[in-house]
Amino acid sequence: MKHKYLDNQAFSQHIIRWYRDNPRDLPWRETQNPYHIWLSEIILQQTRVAQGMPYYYKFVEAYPELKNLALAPEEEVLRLWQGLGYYSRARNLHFCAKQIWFELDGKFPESYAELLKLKGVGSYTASAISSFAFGEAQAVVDGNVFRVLARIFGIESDIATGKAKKEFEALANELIPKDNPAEFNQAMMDFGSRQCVPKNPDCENCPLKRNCFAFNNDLVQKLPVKINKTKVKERQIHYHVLTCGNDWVWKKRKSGDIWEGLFDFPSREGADESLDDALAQLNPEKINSEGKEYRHLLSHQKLNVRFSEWKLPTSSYAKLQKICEEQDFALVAEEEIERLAKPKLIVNYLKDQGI
DNA sequence: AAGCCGGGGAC
DNA sequence: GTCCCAGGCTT
Repeated sequence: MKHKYLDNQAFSQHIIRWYRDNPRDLPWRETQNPYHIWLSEIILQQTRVAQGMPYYYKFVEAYPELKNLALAPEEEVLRLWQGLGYYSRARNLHFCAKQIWFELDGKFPESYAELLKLKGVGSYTASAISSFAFGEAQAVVDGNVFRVLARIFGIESDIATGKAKKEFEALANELIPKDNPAEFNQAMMDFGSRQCVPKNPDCENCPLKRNCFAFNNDLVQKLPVKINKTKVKERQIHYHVLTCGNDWVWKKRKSGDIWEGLFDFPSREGADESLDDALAQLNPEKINSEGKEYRHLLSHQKLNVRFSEWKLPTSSYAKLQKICEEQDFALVAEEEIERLAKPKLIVNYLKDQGI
């Protein structure tokens, strides 16, 4: 693709020059260890650097080498991931660590094509690891790169479509200097996150303003084009918080819904009364009949949540055990609760309970 | 192609 | 409230 303001080489030189004056100081840039870089890239998927940073430190400390992660129990990995969201990332991370350790002889994949085969590694992440750890000239295209290229080159394609993704990847791969791919990739992302920001960028002080199509055509606020259809669904969840002596009743969430693999409480949505029937057998004492109300906002769902708390007599313990077995509930002593990986909503609830 | 998957920060 | 974040998988 030709550009009326800028040729490919001039563009990459401008971007890299800017980057050398304005680099972000990020810990995963100080290493070429592919395992650490992979860890950082998975953590940073759809996640701001500031939000992911503490998790990167936690994981590197808990699992300094791939072997440590491969040999860790999944429950522990999910517990470390607690609060970061998109929990499939953590399950895939653990799956891949085991796969690399046990099936690939502990040898981390070294090429874009091989990296792309890993669960949870798509074109962005494969490009990032292959360029940063192995010097391969594969251009990353993340949200920052979409924005920078759309504005500088005046591309009006809807970045939500697969066609546009291919278009941007082709352009980025044309622009990336083969002798310095890693620095170019870092530069593009830093430029997007610090200079060419989504809202109200400081274009007057941008070194590329003379060469920016969007700036010169008053399109900065319009580009990149993204047809967004985020439908937010409302949802009512009624949790039953059951305790018997020192034990709490928990439920590990199944696939096909949010928070797969994480622990919350037995719950019902809608008119299902089966849980209430089982509960009636246990002679519960209601702690509160109305239940505590919580509102929890997620990207795609608004959750209206009620917690009803029940205290069961210890004389019902045997019956409770039987029900837990039938219903696939877990009985967990209070001091073990901290080890369970829980959705943020449940963490907040427990905090209010002083747990 | 569209839907789904979390949580948080900026505005 | 809306939009976006160092995206990827499933249907």
